[in-house]
This record gives sequence, C-alpha cells and structure tokens, in this order.
Amino acid sequence: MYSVAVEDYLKSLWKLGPNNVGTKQLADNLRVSKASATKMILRLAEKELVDHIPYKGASLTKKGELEALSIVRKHRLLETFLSQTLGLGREEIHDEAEKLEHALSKNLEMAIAEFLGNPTRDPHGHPIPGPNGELYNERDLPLCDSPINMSLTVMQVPDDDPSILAWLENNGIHPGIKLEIISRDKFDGGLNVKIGDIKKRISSSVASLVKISFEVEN
Amino acid sequence: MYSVAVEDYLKSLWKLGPNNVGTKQLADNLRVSKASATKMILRLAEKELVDHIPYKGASLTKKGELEALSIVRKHRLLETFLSQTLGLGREEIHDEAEKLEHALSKNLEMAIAEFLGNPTRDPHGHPIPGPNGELYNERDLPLCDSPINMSLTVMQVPDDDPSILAWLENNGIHPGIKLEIISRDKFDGGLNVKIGDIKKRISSSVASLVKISFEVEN
DNA sequence: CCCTTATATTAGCCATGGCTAACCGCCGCA
DNA sequence: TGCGGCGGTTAGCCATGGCTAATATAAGGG
Repeated sequence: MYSVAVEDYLKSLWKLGPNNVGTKQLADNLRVSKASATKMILRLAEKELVDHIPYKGASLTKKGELEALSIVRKHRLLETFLSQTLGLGREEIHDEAEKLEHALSKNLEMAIAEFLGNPTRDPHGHPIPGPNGELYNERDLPLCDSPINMSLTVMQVPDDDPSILAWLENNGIHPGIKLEIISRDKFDGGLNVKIGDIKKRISSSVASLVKISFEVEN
Repeated sequence: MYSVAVEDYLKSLWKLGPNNVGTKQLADNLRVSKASATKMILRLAEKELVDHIPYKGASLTKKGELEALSIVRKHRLLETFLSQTLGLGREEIHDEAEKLEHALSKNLEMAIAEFLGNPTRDPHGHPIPGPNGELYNERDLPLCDSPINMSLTVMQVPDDDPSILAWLENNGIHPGIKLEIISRDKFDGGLNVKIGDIKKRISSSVASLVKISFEVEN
C-alpha cells in the first residue's frame, strides 16, 4: 500500500509523538536532510496521514496513526518471531525486523501472531499493538523516575541501540528481572541498584530508557 | 546492495536463462513495458551484471549470476522456513517469499539455513543454491519426457502458480509421491498416470512443469 | 524591540524506475 | 528480393525520494 519511505516516516512520527514533531527532529531520527523531511511531510499531509502546521511541526492523523501502529505491530511480531524460532538475541533482532516489516503481508502477520499465541509484548518488553491498532494502557515507569527501596520488575529495555542493549544484557538486566534502587545520585541522576545480591550503577541516560513496574500497596 | 527492482530483473533473467533472454520475454515475465526492460538492461550492463547484444537479448555475467543465485537461495530458504515454522501450504509461500527475499540480510539467511539444517530442496522440490551460489547438477526430468511403465518419484512441482499447485495438491501430487505413467496421448501429449491404485489424467502443460526421478537399471 | 540563531521552507538538482508514443531493424514469407 | 510485422530501442514524460544552497520565520537574549 504505502512505500517503505512513507512507512518509515509514519513510524518515526509515531515514536516521536504524540505531540507535534519538528522537522529537524524527524529528519535527524530518519537520518535524512531537513529539506527531505519537509518535502515528505507535505506529501503525507496530502495523503491525510499527518496534520502539518508550517513552522510548527507535524502530527499523525487518526489514519496515519493506524498505519503507524500496523507497522509497529509487524515490527514487534517479527522481533518476537525471530527471537522465538531462530533464538536470535535481543540486540540482533531490531535491524532485521526493521527491514522485514515493510515486506510482511497482513496474512503472514496474522499467521505469525497466531503461531506466537498473540503475544502482547516483544522480547524488549514493548507492547505489541493489536491487529486493529489497539494498544493497552501503558503503565510501566521509566527506571529513572522510580521509587527507592522497592522491589521493581524490569518490563522494557530499548530496542534500537545494540551497544546499550549489550551492556544491559551483560549486566543481567532484561524484562522479567527484579531489582531495587538503593540510592539516586543527586548530581547526575545515576542510580545505584541491587540485582539479587549484586550492586550495579546505572547512568541516568540508560535508566531513562529502562521501564519497570512494581506492586502498588493497598 | 542492489535495489528490489534490480534483484527482480536478475532473478527473472536467471529463471529465463541461461540463453540470451529477449527484451519482450523479460518484460512480460516482470509485467513491465518493453521500454522499461530495455532501460533496465542497459543499466544492468553498465553495472556488469549482464551482457547485452542489441536486438539479440541479454544474459547474466558471472557476477550477475552469483547475485541472482543469492536471491534464489534467499527465496527458497524463506519458503522452506515459512512452511516449516508456520505450516503454510506450498501454494501460499511463494508470494510471501517473493517480498521478503529482498529484505533478508546475509546474517539472517545464514541463521535460517542453519536452523533448517542447510536444506538442499525447498518445499516445491527446487534445489536451494549454496551460500556461494553452488548448485548441484540437476538430474530431475520433466514428467512429460519420462519413460512409461516405470516407478517414478515426483521431485519438483512449480512454485509460482497457486492454481496449478492447488490442483496438484488436491490430486495428491507433490514431492516424494511415487507414480507411474500408463500411457501418453498421441495427440495432445496428456498423460494417464497411476498413483497407488488411483488413475489420473495430467495435461501436457502441467506435466511439463512437474519433475521426477527414477531408479536407473544397472 | 530588534537581532541573532536555530529551525523550516523553497528552489532546483539528481537517480531510479515506471509509462506511452514513435521509430528502427531483423526475419520470414510471398 | 521486397515488405509486413514483431520485437527492440529511443525520446520524453512522470512520481518518488534523496540532496545542497538559498531564503524565510520564530523565538529568546541583550
């Protein structure tokens, strides 16, 4: 239906949304020039996939959002499928899925979803949109904003930075792992955490990319 | 490395080869105009992927052939993978693989080959080229040219025509099945065959697309 | 309040890969 | 041997999606 380029722009707009996304931000995210981004935004507006306010940015229309969610669904299903069948690591699957997602038919998407038992999270813990774009309410919190001295469960790690992912993996941090924040550095926001009996330091930039959940007391 | 379009042209040239392929034949195979095919042939010649003799046709260079074989390998590995993991039927996998093959990295190709145990045939019985383009000697014979009153083993069925494939499937004809030609119609070349105890008639056009092997007497 | 600077847009170029229309060349048949 | 027709090529158009360079706008600091 839409070209690879259009799908990539929609996905970026979704990731950077839901607020108005600036041309430069979008261009940087897609590694194209600002001029290319402007041109494409105009074309997307033409197709009613985005609303564009000149000099203010663009945001997805409902139509554009549904299209973006369809791509995100394909991406995350593919990551899960590659991980499950081929045993690829969390740090290998993103780039592969990035290419394959544009070549995945609705039929194959459904077959994969069924094969996997209609999962709701990919191997990074990211929610997988439903076949019609349904996305359940996101309740996971960034680790950097999480309470101290509580048992936290890692729910999500980033998917697109192999080096951060490798570091997390090497330090035993991935979805399902329990940890506890011991203290938060007042100056740089770095965290001292305890995983089992082992203490680690997590920089604030990494901690902002990891999401956790915890049991709420009644 | 090469674009989807270039890869598709190379694959078609390989399928229609190894003799010089005419512009019209290529254009028809790819469902593009003759002019588009001419233009692309010139570009492929520029890249030294084909030799082109004006008004005579084009054929793959060694470089072009290796590239084509790489695409064919990806295609057939994907068909095997989709069939094996998702249980898709022989008539469903071709079109999916046709799209995915262009998005498959060398790494993923290797992971899939290893997962499948480095198969040498896809679900249609077509030989899968090795990672460096090795293709073992083709010994299977078209059913239409096969001897009468001998036990024949079906080795290959066509991959790109879902309706023929569905007919074959419905009549229990697929790789591995044994059959015997009872008689050959003198006028239209149609075959009367026996599969187990059941007699079937196979038209010559279909019979030319099915390949078989048989035991050679010493 | 103006001016600097970052951000955004426009203009105009390029490659790719389609298309149609028009023309060319080769071959077989009369 | 000449010619009709099919196949092949050329010319020229279009959309897509990149790019750089030049220009326009907006917003914050002096």
